Parts: sequence; structure tokens; C-alpha cells
Amino acid sequence: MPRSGQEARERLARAALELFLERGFDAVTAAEIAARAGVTERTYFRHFPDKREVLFDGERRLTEWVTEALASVPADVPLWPAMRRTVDLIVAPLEANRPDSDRLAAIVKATPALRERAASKEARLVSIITGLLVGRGASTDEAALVARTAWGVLAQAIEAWRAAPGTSLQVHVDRGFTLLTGLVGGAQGDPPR
Amino acid sequence: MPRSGQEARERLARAALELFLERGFDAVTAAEIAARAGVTERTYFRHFPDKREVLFDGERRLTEWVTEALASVPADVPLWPAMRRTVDLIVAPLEANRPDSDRLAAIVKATPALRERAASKEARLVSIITGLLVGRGASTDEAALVARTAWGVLAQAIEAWRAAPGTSLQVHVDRGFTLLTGLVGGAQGDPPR
DNA sequence: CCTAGTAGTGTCTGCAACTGACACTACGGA
DNA sequence: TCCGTAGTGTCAGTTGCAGACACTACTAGG
Repeated sequence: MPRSGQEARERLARAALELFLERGFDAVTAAEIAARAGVTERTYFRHFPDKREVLFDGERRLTEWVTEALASVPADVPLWPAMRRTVDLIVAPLEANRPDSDRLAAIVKATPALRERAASKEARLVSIITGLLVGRGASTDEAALVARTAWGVLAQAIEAWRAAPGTSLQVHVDRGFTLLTGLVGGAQGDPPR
Repeated sequence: MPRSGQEARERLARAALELFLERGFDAVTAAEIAARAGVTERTYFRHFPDKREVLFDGERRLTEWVTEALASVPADVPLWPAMRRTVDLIVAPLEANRPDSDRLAAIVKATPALRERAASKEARLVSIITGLLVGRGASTDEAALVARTAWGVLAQAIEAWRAAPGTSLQVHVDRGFTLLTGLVGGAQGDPPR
């Protein structure tokens, strides 16, 4: 293997994070990020497809966690319980990662262009999960619905977790699932036609 | 030349749609859209904040439909049933709008940059719905969860509906809600059907 | 130890998405 | 009839991104 490229990539990611924290996403140019990392703008774009993507490099790990978690659930567990266990399994890594992900979330929240990218990443993750569920034997419709719903619970839990420092993510997740079960499963009158 | 402003805006929207259909989003420049509409590029950017937004002008109507539909549900209807009725209420306008929205969906689906924008719009709509539900007296957590989940059902139904021409959206919506109830509310045991 | 291949980089060049500043023109109302 | 306003054109500038090509550090193979 030739000279480590991976190293430059990490310097770029760190430089970008610093600059975005210092001055905000919009006030930083790609050339400046590259300069701080000691490379050229062109090199930046060889490592990341655009200015935003540096920040979302960690999302790949999330995908891995989900994939592994779901794979670790026995195949005979029905869809929804399997998804629930999967969510439980990725709570730990998420909590371990909190300090970093909090800073990231702050930057993203403050920048529309980044929120857009984040929303897109979520959608992509949901569709990956859907694929995995289909691989477990679910119908496409079921899989998509379960993936969307479970992700919704987790996403909402994460949001509440960030809003309330010092709380445990697991608590929010549990609350979300029970809340959902109560709301949806409850026999309150909603006549289908 | 023209005076209305609104008129130019509509010409721009039509021109953009045509060009995107003819050559694809990426192969069209903002200047070309403007030219076909008989104005300058600068004028384009006075009507729309960026190249993508022309296509999403109609989303405002969706927001209105949702707002009105939810407002029309009596305040004493509990959260989830209220949401379910709201979804039912906007099925009609959605179906009436099918030909246009199908073409739009095709363009969006083919272009990553547009999918991103679409995902972002969905997120925004969900947060608007959350706000409305809070206005009805729900807690933030409940509201967010219900909004996310219900929108998930509708979004999934719309996708299935587009994939199966000739079917009725209402059918997919009904199926989605019953499926969800069965999965989430049902005893932890059995795969459906 | 030398040589050849390859991954990573710098440089140069160019397009297209936006943006600010300013001058102009049609219009509706006083 | 004149004036204020909203919509537009023009021009110049910044920045995100991409193709082409030459160069350099490193590694493997002889």
C-alpha cells in the first residue's frame, strides 16, 4: 500500500470540524479546510464528495451497528420484536459516542444545508433497514413500515435525549416504545371504513 | 417586460419542469430555465432560492391540506385517531393530484440532490404536524411520535401507490394502518397473515 | 539495490450555482 | 400628473465542484 491517504482524510475531518465550530458552516470555504489540513482544495474533494460530507463520515458506523445488531437477532423472532431488540442493541454504542455526536448535532441543527443532508441520511438508513428486514423474509410493505416506525421511535428518543442532558437514551427509547404501543395498539375507536 | 411577477414565477416553474423532463435535472442550468421563461437568471433566483426549489412549490399546498384536515377534526378526538382521520382526509386531494405528482416524483427519484430536498421537506412537514398536535394539547413527545408514525404510514402508502398504477391510495393507507396496528399492538407472537 | 507500478497529491483551468449593488421601467394610487 | 413600489436587467464577484495531466512517495518483485 502506498502513502497513507487515510491520514490526510482524518486531518481534513478534524480541520473541518474545528473550523465549522469556530465560524459556522457557511463562513468556511472548502479551500480553508484543505489549507488547515495541509492539503489542496482539490485533494479535499478527492476524499469527500462535497463540503458537507466530512461531517457525516461517522454515519457509516451507525449503519454498521444497525446491520450487526439486526443480524445478531435470531431469525425466528418476529419482525417488530426483532426491530425493538435491534434498537436496544444500538443504544449502547450511541450513548458511548455522546460527546462527539452532540457537537455534531449542534452544528447540523444550526445549518439548513446540513439538516437536509442529515434527513437524507436517515431516509437512506431506513431503506437499508427495510432491505435487511426483507432479507429476513418480510414483505416489502411490512418491512418498510416497521423500519420507518422503529426508526421514528429511535430518532425521537435521540432528540429528547439530546434535549435533556444527563438522561439515559435507553429510558427515552423504552418510553417511546411503550407510548407508541399504547397509542396505536389501544382499542380507542377509530373506525376504518 | 411582464409586470405581474406571479406570472413570471409560473412560467419559470413550467419551464423548469419541461426542461428537467427533457434532459434531466443535472443537465439543465438555471440560466436555461430562465431563458425559456423569458427572464434572466438573476430573476430566477429572485423567485426561487435555489435551482431545486422550483419543483417543490406545490408542497405548500400539502401543508395546507394537512393543516386544514387536522383542524377539521373535533378537539375531543384522541391523538392517534385524530391523526388517522387527518390522513384519510388528505387522501382525496392527493389522489386528485396524481398525474402531476407522479411526474414530479419520477424526476425527484432520479436525482439525489432532489431526493435530499424531498427528505428535508418531509421532515419539516412532520415537525409542523407535531406543532399542531401540541396545539391540541398533546405533550411534545407524544405529538412528535404520533406525527412521525402517521406520516410514515402515509409516506409508505404513497410509495406503494405509485408503484402500483391503477390502485387507490386509500386502500394502501388502510392496509398500512391495520398492518401497523397488528404489528405494534398485537401480542408479541405471530407473523401476520 | 534497482526498477516498475500504483495510490495520493498539486496545479491549472473551467463551469455553474448563487449573491450584492445599482440603475431602469411599468404600474397603481394620491 | 406625479410618485412610490415591485419587478426586472446588467455586471461583477465568490465559491463549490470537476476534468486533465504531471509529479511524488511508497511498495513489491527481481
